[in-house]
Amino acid sequence: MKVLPRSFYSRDTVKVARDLLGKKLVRKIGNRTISGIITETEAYRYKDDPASHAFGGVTERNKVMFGQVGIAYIYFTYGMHYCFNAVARNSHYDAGAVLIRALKPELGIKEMFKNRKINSFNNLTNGPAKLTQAMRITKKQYGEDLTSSATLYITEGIKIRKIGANPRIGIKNGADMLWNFKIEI
DNA sequence: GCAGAGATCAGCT
DNA sequence: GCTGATCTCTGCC
Repeated sequence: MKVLPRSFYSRDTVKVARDLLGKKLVRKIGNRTISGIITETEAYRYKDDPASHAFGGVTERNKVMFGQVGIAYIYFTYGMHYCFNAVARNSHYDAGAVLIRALKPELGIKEMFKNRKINSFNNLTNGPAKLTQAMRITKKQYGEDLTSSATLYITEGIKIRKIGANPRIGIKNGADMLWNFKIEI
């Protein structure tokens, strides 16, 4: 399956968020492969988006949002959780990223159960911090290049039907923008 | 089935 | 010192 090129990520952040639905997130650990179809995303932009981490300018945590597109932005939150984003924006913006909120597990489901230490299939990767745990994504993958990495990347996926647009989850400011996107499989 | 507490870090006031 | 792009476990409001 073809890895998404850099040009895929150098378009408007909201457009990239929609287009990532149905694509495949792949993670290699040793000789094992873990993968899943992306089923929910959220766009976070820059100065026009008060909910974005980049809104207030560069910090130690968010600096890759201002760097090259197609890079993994992973942040630590609530003292225990990691969330995974792909840096994406067009030339009108200096920062932007797409949060991957949910996956449909494909390969390596056994590994995911092990990583998550649970037994219910439904709770495997249906939340941003759940999928990072299932795929063993941590700060070590911060700044990884998704277009050239051998251990963490995104490829072409499946054809999708209808996309649902909703307010983003867990934010106060910017809740009027419908930048949460979802598909049913 | 749903509300509330707890975990405990980076960034802001 | 408080808040959050969260999840899990507990107890019944």
